[in-house]
Amino acid sequence: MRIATWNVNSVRSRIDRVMGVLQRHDLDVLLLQETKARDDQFPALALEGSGYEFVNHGLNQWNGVGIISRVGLEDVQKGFSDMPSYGDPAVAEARALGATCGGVRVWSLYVPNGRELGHDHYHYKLDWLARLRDTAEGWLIEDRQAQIVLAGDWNIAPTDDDVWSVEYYADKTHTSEPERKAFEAVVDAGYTDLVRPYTPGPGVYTYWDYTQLAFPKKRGMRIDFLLGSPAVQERMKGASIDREERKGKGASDHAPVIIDLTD
DNA sequence: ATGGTAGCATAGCTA
Repeated sequence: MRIATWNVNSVRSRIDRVMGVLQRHDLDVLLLQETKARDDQFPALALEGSGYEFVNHGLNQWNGVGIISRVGLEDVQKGFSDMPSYGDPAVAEARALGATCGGVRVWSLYVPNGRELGHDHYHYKLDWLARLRDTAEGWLIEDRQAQIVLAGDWNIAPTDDDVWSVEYYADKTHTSEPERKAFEAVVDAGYTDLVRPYTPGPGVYTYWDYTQLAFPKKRGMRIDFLLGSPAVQERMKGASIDREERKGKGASDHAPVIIDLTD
């Protein structure tokens, strides 16, 4: 069983690349972030007859998370309990979407960016991650054997190996100690990085800024992760980052990250 | 010194 996560940066503008990624990696499940589409705007037509079904959770032109699956989409859940919100409470932010696909509980997550150290959005990010940790810890307390994958754009580079320049990010979000602690707290709750053992760093990234030729200059960050519960860890066969997908005209600024599980 | 690029509510915000 193959599961991937990808910050697609608009599913409508990149639906051809989405179909290509599904095919090229023979994916069973693709977790999308920044779909930038309301549920009624998701490009359903392109998936018709493909054997894949989808669900989207998007309420405005920003953010939005989606799941595409060919092994069914059961118990779909939009958001999790007591999720902190930011800004106008009427415009809820779609940052978490869960479903059970082929017996694995998958979550497509788009962690708040944080914007600037000390910004209201930064505190929202930390609160949001703490809430996620508590919720995800609860799932494992309820069932130690649960197969759970927490995947998406975490907007955190957990170690210095995960950024092209420690100095560049010293006064920016994504590498601060509170953010790294918040990420580690999810790991400590029982969810480990499924991909890193197969793609050791330093210099292994999943995101490169669109500006200033960041990709050809190899100036990236590793911020997209699939974390797995113990039962999923036991099924791991392999993992990869599809750096090729970042190349060429019309690429997302993020690369897909893929895990391969035993059947 | 506040650009550089890309996306969508095609104007100014978010990333």
